[in-house]
Amino acid sequence: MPTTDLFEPIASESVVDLVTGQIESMIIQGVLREGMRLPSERELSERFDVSRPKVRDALKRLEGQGLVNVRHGDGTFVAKLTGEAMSPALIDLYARHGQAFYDYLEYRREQEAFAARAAALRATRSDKDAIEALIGELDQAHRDHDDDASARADLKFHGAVVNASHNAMLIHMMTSIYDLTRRGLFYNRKYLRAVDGTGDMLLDQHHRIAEAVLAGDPDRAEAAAREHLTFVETSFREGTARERREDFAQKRRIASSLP
Amino acid sequence: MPTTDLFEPIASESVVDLVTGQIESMIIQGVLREGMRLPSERELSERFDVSRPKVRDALKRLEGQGLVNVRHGDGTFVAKLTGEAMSPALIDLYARHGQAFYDYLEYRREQEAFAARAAALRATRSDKDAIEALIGELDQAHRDHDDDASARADLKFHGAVVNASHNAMLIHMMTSIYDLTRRGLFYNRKYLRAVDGTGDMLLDQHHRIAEAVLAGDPDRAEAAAREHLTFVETSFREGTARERREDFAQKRRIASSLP
DNA sequence: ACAAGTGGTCAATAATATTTACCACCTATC
DNA sequence: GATAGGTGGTAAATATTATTGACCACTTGT
Repeated sequence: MPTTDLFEPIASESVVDLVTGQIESMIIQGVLREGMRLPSERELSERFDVSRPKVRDALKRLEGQGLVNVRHGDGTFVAKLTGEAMSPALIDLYARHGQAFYDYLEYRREQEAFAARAAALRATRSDKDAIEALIGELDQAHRDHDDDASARADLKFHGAVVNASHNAMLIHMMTSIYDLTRRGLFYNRKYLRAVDGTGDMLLDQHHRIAEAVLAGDPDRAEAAAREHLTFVETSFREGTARERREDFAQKRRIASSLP
Repeated sequence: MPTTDLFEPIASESVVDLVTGQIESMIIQGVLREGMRLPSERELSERFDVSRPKVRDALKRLEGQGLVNVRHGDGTFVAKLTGEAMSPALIDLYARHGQAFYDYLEYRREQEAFAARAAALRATRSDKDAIEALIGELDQAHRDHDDDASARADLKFHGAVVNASHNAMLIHMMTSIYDLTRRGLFYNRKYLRAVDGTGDMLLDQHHRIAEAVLAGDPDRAEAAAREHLTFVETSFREGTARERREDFAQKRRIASSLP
């Protein structure tokens, strides 16, 4: 392997790339919300300190992505982004922004802690039956070493816990979130594998959530749910950090074996 | 405050900026070590996929920073960067790269855990007297609310623990690190304040390291040292994450108060 | 002494961005 | 309904940055 392979090709970002990137981040962060009118092109040009044609190019790109609507003679508005399920534009946006993924996990942890606590207090007999059945599915998928079945049962299990909370708003919101997760837009299972190779820890965590809900213990249920999502988040951080270290370590090894 | 203040001026990076940035990172990460010969300008140009004059401009900038030596007709070499104390070029480089700071903390945590364990086993009477005296200085600075005195006593205390390890190499290396830290190049005290407002927790941690060393308990000494540096690292992460959230929250507040 | 590598310089050209001017649409006001 | 002042839309001329290509000077190895 030649020495030059230690270096990565340079990837310059154009002015249009940078402007669209910033506006996208502001949409993700909720600073720009749907229906809001953006400042005029002339104002943005001045504030960004780039030329107006370049601001136009960026806005055209954002319009192409479905994130804004540009109206001749009127202005530029943030598009309608959410509905029963997130708009494809917003889905794509979240998927392309790494920090958004961690926001998603943090959001999920808060919602599922809320759900687990409420479920422990409110679960009906049929809710509990559904939760037990899904734990059975998780066990079976684990024994079969069936990752796809595990992933599907995982989301169904979390959905059952949310359903048992009997909070209509929470159920509604989380159904959308689980739909998106089901489409594989938000996580990469390989990171989980890096930390919990066989899935034993994940399964154990699911069991503890279920047991606490079935036992009607809100404190344990909330704690178990938080621990589970914290574990998932930590796994991802470790997974990405490890990849970065491995990349550097590999380069160091190559570099140190040079004459 | 006008709406446009929600947006940040665009800061494009030139090809030269990107090339120098990558080479700097590789020096920091130890992929490029002092004395190593870089690939030729022509090879770098090909690998980076930028023009040769631009590679030259970047190498000229790095030479100006003291990071590389360019020899006409011979090649480009990574400069001598370390000595008894790090070269000014490397100091400046570490200070300008955020991730390097966390590497510094991680490095320090490992070295000080090592030092605390060895000190607990090997501290002599005079070592222990020095450690006790410095804990006294820390206490006095805390009572006086004297941040500068606290910072100075902090480094003297850690230096005394390292000295008590009686590992010459470790002492030598950490003396350089403490010299650099003393120059204020590696941390920003305001982040510590954000998490531990009055410094009580920090003082308590110092006490626990000292007590374990004086008691000759290597396990407790190592654990206390790790906990201390983990606390410092967490404080910094929280501090920077909070600043970022505050910035976004402020922008959201401004945005939401718009008509 | 020579060849083949290296770095050093620079003019011509290409790509990207900016400046400037003008046109068309929309909305509010009179 | 007319008008003014805002908005977005288009494009040519110019400026800036980067690339291409060629050639020169230095260093090292044979």
